[in-house]
Amino acid sequence: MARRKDHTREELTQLAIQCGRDIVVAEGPSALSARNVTKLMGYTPGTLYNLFENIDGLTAAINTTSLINFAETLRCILRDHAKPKKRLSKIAQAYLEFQLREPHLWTLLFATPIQHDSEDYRTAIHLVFDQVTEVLLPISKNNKVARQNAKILWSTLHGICLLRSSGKLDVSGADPSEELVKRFLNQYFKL
Amino acid sequence: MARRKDHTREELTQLAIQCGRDIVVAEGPSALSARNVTKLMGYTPGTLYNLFENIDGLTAAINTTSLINFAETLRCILRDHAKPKKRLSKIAQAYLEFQLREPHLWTLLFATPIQHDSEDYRTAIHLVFDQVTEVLLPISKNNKVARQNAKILWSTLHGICLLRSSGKLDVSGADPSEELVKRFLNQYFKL
DNA sequence: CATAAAAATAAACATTGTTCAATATTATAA
DNA sequence: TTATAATATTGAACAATGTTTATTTTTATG
Repeated sequence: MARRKDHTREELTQLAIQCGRDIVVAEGPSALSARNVTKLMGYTPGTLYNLFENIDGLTAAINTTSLINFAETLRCILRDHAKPKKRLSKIAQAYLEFQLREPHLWTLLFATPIQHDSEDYRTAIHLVFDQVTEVLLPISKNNKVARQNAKILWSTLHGICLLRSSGKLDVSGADPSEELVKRFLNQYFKL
Repeated sequence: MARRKDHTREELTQLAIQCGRDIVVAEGPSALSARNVTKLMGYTPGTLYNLFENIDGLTAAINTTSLINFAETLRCILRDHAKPKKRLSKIAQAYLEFQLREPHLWTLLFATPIQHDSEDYRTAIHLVFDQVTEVLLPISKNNKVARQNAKILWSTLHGICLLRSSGKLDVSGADPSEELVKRFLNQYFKL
């Protein structure tokens, strides 16, 4: 029952990523199983293993597209060349909004432990991270400090969103994450 | 084959937690299965479900003990009543060391998504968190700010350790987490 | 001592990831 | 066109997971 003319290998890969993404968006990371994905594709489980080494490979591919999309969002936001501190604030806001708009994709990307480490994935990470570093460069002493500031900013946003998603410490209640982020930016970057 | 005299229900629960903990320490969170734990206990899988609602209940119980232990570590460290900023620095160091000494327990506690939300667990969280807040009180404007600072500190430490454990962004290489934490403390808390 | 209560087991079920021989389809060559 | 090689896809199987439940074994009680 092979259908080599239905899709090229590349099309099939993209179909798997798209279907996997749709499943995660609709039902969350726990629904991302080989059988669910291939069923939605109109194929059988074995096919997935022609496209990816294992299920983590698919997860990494979905996360890569999330990162690419987020990098594109950042690029649009930062196109206007506002003042560095204003741009910094927009980056933080974009991160918070990503979690709000697509909580399941955010969870898959940032709150699900994956060991898979493809070149594409690392490239996508830098697509985001390098933009953050660039924005921080004007308000940092030098390149190294800008890079470290980017890591600290990223870690803090990350941690705050994790607190929010886990519901621990009543973050969303007593102290909304927006307020925490604002306080951090004000205090750390003298925003 | 009941052995009600071997262990009371409470002893059995503690045995399960101890065995589960040992497995996590030795083989990591992925080895924490009902069959593994009960085998080590000398019982069969069904027994676990007399003690906990499900496997996440055991995970939460193990995490609760980790939190209690960490809270005790903090209490010892903070007993000397050093200057607030010195104490703050020690808290951060203790967090980093916890991840270094027991990476698997740290992963189970902070990098594994669990929904289980028992009262014991929340209490244990506050056992740690309230100490952090208390240390921050002298160097914060008021109670609310101290609480928010505690959340920000916690989020940042958390995020930096996640970066380190995921191996993303070459944290351990170019920028050791100790250096990132130091920079954060200096900049944010004027340490 | 008989009976009720409780604890522990064994077996089963559904669902995972993953592998692989068999099959179906397409491309290639004679 | 036809035979053959290459490839894509399947279906079935395997092991391991969480979880449930009827049954058995042990203990407590009247």
